[in-house]
Amino acid sequence: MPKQPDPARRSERSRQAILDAARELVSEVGFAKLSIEAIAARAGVGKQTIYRWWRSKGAVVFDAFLALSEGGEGMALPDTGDIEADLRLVMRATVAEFADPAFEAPIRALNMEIINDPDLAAQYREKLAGPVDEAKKARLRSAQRAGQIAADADLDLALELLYAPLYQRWLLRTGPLTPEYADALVDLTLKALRPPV
Amino acid sequence: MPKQPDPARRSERSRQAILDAARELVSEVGFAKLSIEAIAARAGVGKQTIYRWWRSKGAVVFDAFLALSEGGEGMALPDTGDIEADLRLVMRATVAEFADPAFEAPIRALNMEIINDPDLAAQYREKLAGPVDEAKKARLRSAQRAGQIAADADLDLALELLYAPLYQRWLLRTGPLTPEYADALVDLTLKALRPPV
Amino acid sequence: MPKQPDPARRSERSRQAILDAARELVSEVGFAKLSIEAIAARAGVGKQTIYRWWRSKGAVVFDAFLALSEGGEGMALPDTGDIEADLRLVMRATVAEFADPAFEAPIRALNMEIINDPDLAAQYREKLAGPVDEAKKARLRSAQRAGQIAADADLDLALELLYAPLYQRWLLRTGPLTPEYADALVDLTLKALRPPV
Amino acid sequence: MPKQPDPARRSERSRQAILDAARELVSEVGFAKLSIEAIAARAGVGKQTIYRWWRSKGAVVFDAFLALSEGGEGMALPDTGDIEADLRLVMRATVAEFADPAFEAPIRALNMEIINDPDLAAQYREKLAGPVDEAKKARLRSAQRAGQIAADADLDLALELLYAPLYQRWLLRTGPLTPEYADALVDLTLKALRPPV
DNA sequence: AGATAATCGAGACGGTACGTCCGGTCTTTGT
DNA sequence: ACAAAGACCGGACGTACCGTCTCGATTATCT
Repeated sequence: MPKQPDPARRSERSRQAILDAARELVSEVGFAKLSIEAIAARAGVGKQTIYRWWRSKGAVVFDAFLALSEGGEGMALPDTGDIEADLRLVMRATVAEFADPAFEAPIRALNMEIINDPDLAAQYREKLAGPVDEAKKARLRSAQRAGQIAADADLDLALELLYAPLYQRWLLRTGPLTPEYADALVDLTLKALRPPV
Repeated sequence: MPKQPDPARRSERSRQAILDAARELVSEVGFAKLSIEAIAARAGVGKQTIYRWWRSKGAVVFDAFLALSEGGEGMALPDTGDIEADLRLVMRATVAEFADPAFEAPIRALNMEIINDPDLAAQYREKLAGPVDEAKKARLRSAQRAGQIAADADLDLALELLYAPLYQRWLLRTGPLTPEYADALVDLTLKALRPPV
Repeated sequence: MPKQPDPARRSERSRQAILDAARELVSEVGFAKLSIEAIAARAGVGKQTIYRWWRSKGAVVFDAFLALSEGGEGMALPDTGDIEADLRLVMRATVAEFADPAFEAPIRALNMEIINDPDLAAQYREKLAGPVDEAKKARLRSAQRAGQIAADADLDLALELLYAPLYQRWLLRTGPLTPEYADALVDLTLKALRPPV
Repeated sequence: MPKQPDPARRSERSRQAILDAARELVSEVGFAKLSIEAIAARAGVGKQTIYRWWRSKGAVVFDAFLALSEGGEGMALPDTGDIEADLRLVMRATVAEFADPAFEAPIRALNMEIINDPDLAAQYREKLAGPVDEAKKARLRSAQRAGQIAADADLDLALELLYAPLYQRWLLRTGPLTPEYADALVDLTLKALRPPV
């Protein structure tokens, strides 16, 4: 029986130091050149302490950014009654976030991990993307009730229509991320979801 | 002066052996576990010969698949006059291609490279995606002329609306890729692009 | 701070395996064709473990033979009272040792290292040559007390006179090493050192 | 039949450039770190041109210094009638030569080659050491005729007695090379060779 | 309070792969 | 026809990290 480590005895000080070091190093050298040895050295921690609590380099980095973003549980999107205005606001904010060069390296690192590791992807969906998507769908449902969106629209698909183009542009660097682009996406998506006349 | 190798003296036999070995190994062990040493050994080639002509492991893999797909220059999409039917056909084919487990590993490897290396991304766009996108846009323009799509529609954006959701689903494994999904995407996109009444 | 390895944690098992492998390989392929990779492979050891504890290939080989020869500390030459007979005995033994083809390769390897690396040379003098030379000089001093050798003779020089010709012949292969040669050297040297009448 | 190169077609310009480059590089980086690639590059010559005419790196270096020292054929040592004074002069000159730091690297390189390659050693003896030794022995023979040295002395051994200690000290760096040391060697050797009373 | 036990920092270990250098051979190009 | 240039295969270099494995030296609970 491969003895499991006892979470009760875990050193919080070490955990924090490791996550901090991971965040710093991802920003400094990028995810590909990040090594567990470097994290351990920077954190002043034995390598075993990392291997004891995380499965892989990716899991550490993932946790590092998960810890940052935690607390989006009960989030809600603005609901002024005007779905187009509300979505523009949200999409423009998203575009701005992605365009911020300070987040470039870490977000890209996080995405590489999610893309390559289905387990992490599941965890990501559950802990981070899930709640946020729920909030977004809640707003769309509200618009459905208001008759601004077709009652039978597939809201998951609707979210993909809104966000996937943005995500793809950022990931593949195929074009600029501007407020106008955000507006155009909202515009097209709402046209696609408009209830039948 | 770091002295560039002379392309005229390049050994075509070695080039082919390397690209073949790279393709085989990506399929066998995946991109992450692929090593230049292994490629050189499989190809019966000195490591230096790889380093002489490629900047990185990614560049080799990229070239390996680029070589495979070359020749899609003069491609054209079907044009029956019915844009919806034509797009469904194409999108269903794309969905099927992505869902094919045999292509999973290499396409994913290629994508990781493109995502991480802007230079390769540019090369990819120019050599592979560009011509294909042009063909797709040609078909959409034909639909514009036929009045099936708004005359002022941004065709690049239209392509993103069609393909980005599919790409995202596949990349992040957030949902199944089915013919119905392809149809739904075509449906929504055409609604978004429909000319004003 | 280049961080020194901690000798307390050193693996004795690995150390022995490395020295054994080095000895074997020097005999098999000679010093020039000896590689650290081969030593590591033969010893079942990581290359780093060699680089951690030795500065160079030469240092390993040197240690390998140092370890063999250790324990000549309290050695003493025969002292029958007849310096000529005693020296002939010792010199004939030395000649025989050098002429032994089994020792050719390793001794030559050791010598090349000493010739090329002043640090190793110092270590060699301190650990191996020094004690032996002391024993030889002790015997010569005894002969001085007995009036067989000039009281003011420079004993270091005397040792050179005895051994350097032998060493040179062996090193440069300029002539055969025979018992008669040993005798002749003893004869000449004693003539050179004879006390004034 | 492995076609032999035709010496008649040999490029004298290339030969000189290679030997010059070899000499320079031995002085700059030492023999161990000297590479044929570097010689070829420095000489502005293809590697093949070196491999065509020399067996090994050592052979090139050897030739380089052979070419320098050539012309000692008809040399003769001074003969004032006083063997001790003449030998002191010669030995002091030899000591000075060995002590010159400018010759350290190349002479050492040459010696390593001779020690390791019996073929080169034979060539060295024939072309360089032989004539010089003959001259030295001629002077000793003259001393024999003058009754300063035993008539039955083995002159080869005598040369070894004179030069081997000096050579050993220099090679193994076991002591300083001073004029006094030269004198002491001459003194002892002559004592050893003195004719019987 | 002392004993017990797991985690901790540290870092040596057997390995794999890196990217570079060079050895010696083979091929192309220019003169 | 040669020789310069240099690409080629191969092997070793010395380094960086991998993930595992001891080591004492702290903790941190449980007698």
